[in-house]
Amino acid sequence: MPELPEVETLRKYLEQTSLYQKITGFTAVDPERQLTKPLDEFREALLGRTMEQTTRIGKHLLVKLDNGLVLSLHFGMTGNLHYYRIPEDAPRFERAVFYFDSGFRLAFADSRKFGRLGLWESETVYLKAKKLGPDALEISEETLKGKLQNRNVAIKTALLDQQILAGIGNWLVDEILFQARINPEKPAASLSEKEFKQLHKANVAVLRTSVEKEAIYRELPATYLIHAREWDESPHAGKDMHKFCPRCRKAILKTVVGGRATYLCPECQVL
DNA sequence: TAAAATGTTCTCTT
DNA sequence: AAAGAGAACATTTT
Repeated sequence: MPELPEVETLRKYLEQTSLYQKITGFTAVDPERQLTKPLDEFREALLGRTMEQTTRIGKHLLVKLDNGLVLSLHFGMTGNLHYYRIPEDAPRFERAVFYFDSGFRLAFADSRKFGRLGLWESETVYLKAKKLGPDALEISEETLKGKLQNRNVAIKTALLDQQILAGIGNWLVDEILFQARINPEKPAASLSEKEFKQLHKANVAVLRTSVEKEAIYRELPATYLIHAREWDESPHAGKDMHKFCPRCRKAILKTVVGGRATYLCPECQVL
């Protein structure tokens, strides 16, 4: 689920469903693991309050309450939101629930339990605590280059480092590098001037397009590498069709970089 | 059925 | 201090 485009989609979802309603209850299945503070503190801060405003930084969703406190939601690998009214509509793997005076509820569902909810004095405090770099949709080419040119790790690993820039995950990083025609294993510091430029351009293009499509990846352009990932069964692709490079038709290679599954075109992304 | 999975964080070493 | 490597976390899905 949650790389930058998914979280941006969830942000809009929360904004369209849950703002300006009084919170009348809050539950968490496993407070110790899921919450940054004890459940009583969450309830004390939340009950009687309303959600007023949302922000997203990288893969983090922040919700400002009418008492000035900031609620943080991080979705881990499988986190999701679901707004509903009747209990039968509760999502599978519901892990935490906000109850509103309207009778509706906002559920935080999360099968793999890596998601976290936090409560903070301000957005600034949160960003500092998480040491997040600039949002991947906001970062300038100069800043990106400045942060990458002294790193010796593989460019893929660097782009996944949320302290360098926040929001890119393991699916989109492969897409960005494919579009920029850069091999994922190339040391970040060894990128040429031209490659930094291509990288920044691809980053913006891929993220913007994915946000536009509301993170429904099967709707991304046919020129995208992402359709080669095994899970994709886009009908227009015709099953195995996209196991080949949409640009040069060479077979897409699956490897491991920085411990993560990595897809690339060996022809278009030479080391 | 064993393996792999969108993410972060901690430990250990350099 | 800081970078990098690798394991750990928990569970579902294929």
